[in-house]
Amino acid sequence: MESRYIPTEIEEKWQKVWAEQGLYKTLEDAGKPKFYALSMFPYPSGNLHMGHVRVYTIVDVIARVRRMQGYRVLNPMGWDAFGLPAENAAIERGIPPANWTYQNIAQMRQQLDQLGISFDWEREVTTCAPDYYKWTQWIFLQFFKAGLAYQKEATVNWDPIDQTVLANEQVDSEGRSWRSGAKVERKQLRQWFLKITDYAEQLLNDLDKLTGWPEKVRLMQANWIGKSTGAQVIFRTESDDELIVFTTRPDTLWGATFMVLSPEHPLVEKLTTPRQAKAIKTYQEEAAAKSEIDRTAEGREKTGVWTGSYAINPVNDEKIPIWIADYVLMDYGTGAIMAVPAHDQRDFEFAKTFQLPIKVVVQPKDQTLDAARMTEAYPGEGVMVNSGPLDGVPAGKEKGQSVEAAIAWLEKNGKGKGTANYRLRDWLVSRQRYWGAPIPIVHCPNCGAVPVPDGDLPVRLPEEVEFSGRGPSPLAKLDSWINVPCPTCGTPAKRETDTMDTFICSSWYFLRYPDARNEQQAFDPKKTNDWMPVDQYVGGIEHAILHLLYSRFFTKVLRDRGLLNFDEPFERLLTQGMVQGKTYKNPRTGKYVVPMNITDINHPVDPETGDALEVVYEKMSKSKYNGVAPGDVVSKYGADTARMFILFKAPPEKDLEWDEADVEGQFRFLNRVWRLVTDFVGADLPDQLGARHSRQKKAPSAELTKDEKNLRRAIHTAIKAVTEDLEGDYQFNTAVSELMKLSNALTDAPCKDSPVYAEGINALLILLAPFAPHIAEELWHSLGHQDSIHSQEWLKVDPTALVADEITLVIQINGKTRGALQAPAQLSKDELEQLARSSHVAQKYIEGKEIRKVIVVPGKLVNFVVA
RNA sequence: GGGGGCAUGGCGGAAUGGUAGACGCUACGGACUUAAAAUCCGUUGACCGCAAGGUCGUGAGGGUUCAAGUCCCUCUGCCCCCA
Repeated sequence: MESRYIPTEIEEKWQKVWAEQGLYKTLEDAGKPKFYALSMFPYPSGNLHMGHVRVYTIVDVIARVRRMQGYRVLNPMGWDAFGLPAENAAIERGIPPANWTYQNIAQMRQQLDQLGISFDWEREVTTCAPDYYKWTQWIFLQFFKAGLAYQKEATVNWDPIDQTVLANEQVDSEGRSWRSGAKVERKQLRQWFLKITDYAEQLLNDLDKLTGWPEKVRLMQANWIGKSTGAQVIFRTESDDELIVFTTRPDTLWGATFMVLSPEHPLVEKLTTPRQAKAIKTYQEEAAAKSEIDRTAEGREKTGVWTGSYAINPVNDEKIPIWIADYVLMDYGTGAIMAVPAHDQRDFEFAKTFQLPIKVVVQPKDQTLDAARMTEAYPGEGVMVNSGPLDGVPAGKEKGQSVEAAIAWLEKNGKGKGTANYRLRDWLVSRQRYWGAPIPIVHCPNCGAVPVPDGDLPVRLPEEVEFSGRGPSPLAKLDSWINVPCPTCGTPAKRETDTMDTFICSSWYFLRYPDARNEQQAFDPKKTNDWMPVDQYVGGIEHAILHLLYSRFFTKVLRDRGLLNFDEPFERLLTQGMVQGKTYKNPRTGKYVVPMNITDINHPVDPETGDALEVVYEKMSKSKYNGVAPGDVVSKYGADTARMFILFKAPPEKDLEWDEADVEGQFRFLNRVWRLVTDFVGADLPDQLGARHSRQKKAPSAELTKDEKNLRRAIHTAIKAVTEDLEGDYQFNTAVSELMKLSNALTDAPCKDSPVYAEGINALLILLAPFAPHIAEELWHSLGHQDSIHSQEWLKVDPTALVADEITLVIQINGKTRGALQAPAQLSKDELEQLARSSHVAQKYIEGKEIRKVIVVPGKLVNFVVA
């Protein structure tokens, strides 16, 4: 048999066969252990990019290996299909969002199919399909019924020209609307929230269970949740209102010389004296226009206004003035702080700006602080002073130190209590947009917010809608859709016109795959509990915080609703790196140059200015002219080469530089495998299959020639290495290099007519199958097999084959390698030392010297320590 | 500012504390060819040497150890997250 490797011919053929045979249908066979392999589902932009190819290839290899290892594998795929781009397409091109989305899905699915990914398409989910968002709505109502979904006023980005709410990503870095260019205003609107803060503690604590997650991601989540411990302290105003503050340093209460409220604090109006009213009002208006980052950035000049009122410090009954300032945020803590300028930098700057008193309550050991002479706050250690009952206590958060003592004092005197505060805020899920899952609530003048009864779900998105991009959401303009009777009392009522944040749709999709076609339930808990948790989740690091945190939150809530029996959705997480393209950049102008316009690619010069260009790798994007289309690569080299390249070029969690020369390298490798196998088949040995099977009788190593033994060791070393690389940390790059070594060993093997050689060919194909599924299948069949290579059992290592008769013994003198020699493998430590001692190398260095010590590492080296 | 990570040939990257640079790319030399492509063989960390061989070498400096890319400390540079 003599034929050339033409990937396009074999790839389509096998993709068809596999689909017809249903090779990747999920097995529900309870006798096998389950393995749930999941890639983060994509937004259907219409175009597959290399980042997609990378994730799906990674997950595909894992899924294929697990199948061969005897697991029943669930490897599903779906679409995160709601979101802004579809609405933009509708506005710009007049295509209904649904049409645009479904067109894109069809296109991407076809591109995906070309890659030979073993998805079980029968479980496809599409978040914008009514049979999916019906259950998103149902789950929202589960939250509502649990008291975890509620409404409150919140700030939104408001475009005053288009009269519409904008998503954060529609506001540019200068705070202008992407469409109208108008300066975006901040406006208060009644919005829906999910009470994720109720789960803050669990979400934080359970991070410890996620041992299969990158440490980095766990840290990012912990920081995001941002727990700080301290105390709530009750201050009273002169008019006897309660002002509760949260502080991490209750021990410094005796040093509090003023209070600061957020400009939005509800008590501000009451506390403001007539004389201060105008200044306060102006300040509130200014603060409202500022972004949070503007307000809280460190080092920024402190601004604020006195309300004219005083509060009583609960620990010493001192009168302290109440100010408002924008650096205090309403939705962090209680929106009010006590200010201790001597020991907090921001309070210190504020006190200096407005000439407020500074009182030292912590004295460091090595110096004496004098409030009048301080130039910055002292946040360090020391001993409490001027603090009544705390005087003399060492300052700090440790056991037996001042914070603990302060909390005890507060609790004993009824002035406060120890508590924790979280940076995490409740999740704002309202979107004033069309292309999302409608929030299934009816607002009734009598009953308030009433859930749509389960039987009436889904609340469908009306399809006849006009898009202008101006004014309120298209839903809010549809009277026929909005006006409905109240489900409870029948009174004319109005539908909620907000839709849900798309993160809600993606916070539970992994629960749907085990039971994707269920029309009666979001999922059958029996099936979902069987498949979950996801054994291996793979996706981009950009989802390290929000998507993963929300999914964990949903899992815990549904568990508490009795629907799930596990705490965490994703057992192991792999965050894959970016795919970067070769980019030509003019270092002087910062502009990117189209590679096609460069005359001499080895000495790239800007065709317009003549500047020498910088060659760098950056994330692929249109504006940088550095993108490579997956389709082009597949038609030129085939999907197998693309997969091999992506897996080989870099470890999965690192960024990957797309390099055509390396792609060619992989193509060459697959060609070598092709030739290796076709030559083997062409050699026309008696009964190819027989030759293959003969190794299964396990030829005893003693009867093998030296060449055969060496080859067999190479074969089983490869089996061992590839298997190990696919467990634990996934090291596809080294796994591929092991395949290359095996291929090289076979090429160089002198014993091509031996059954061991047949065993090697067989092993190479089986090990290659998960990585390059098409060529492996084609060559497998060329050997005469009728069944699919992907249904074969994964190979087991024969430990006897790994044992070498000879080892390389390294000779070291004082830890420096001076030479090496071949030695029988079974020698004892003493024998090894004797052998080493008598070697030429050793003789040369130890002659006439005193040997102080000899270290023998069996199988490795002998180290002589000489004077 | 706080937290985390990374640093190895011309390049991507390998190395349970035990021969640094596996595997691949690039480059160079050779074979085959009328020629080229493809393929195959060889060389490819630096320096010295005809060679045998030797010296140096994993961002910089120090330490632990018989032995350090790997462990510890200090520093520099880059990247990420939070502010």
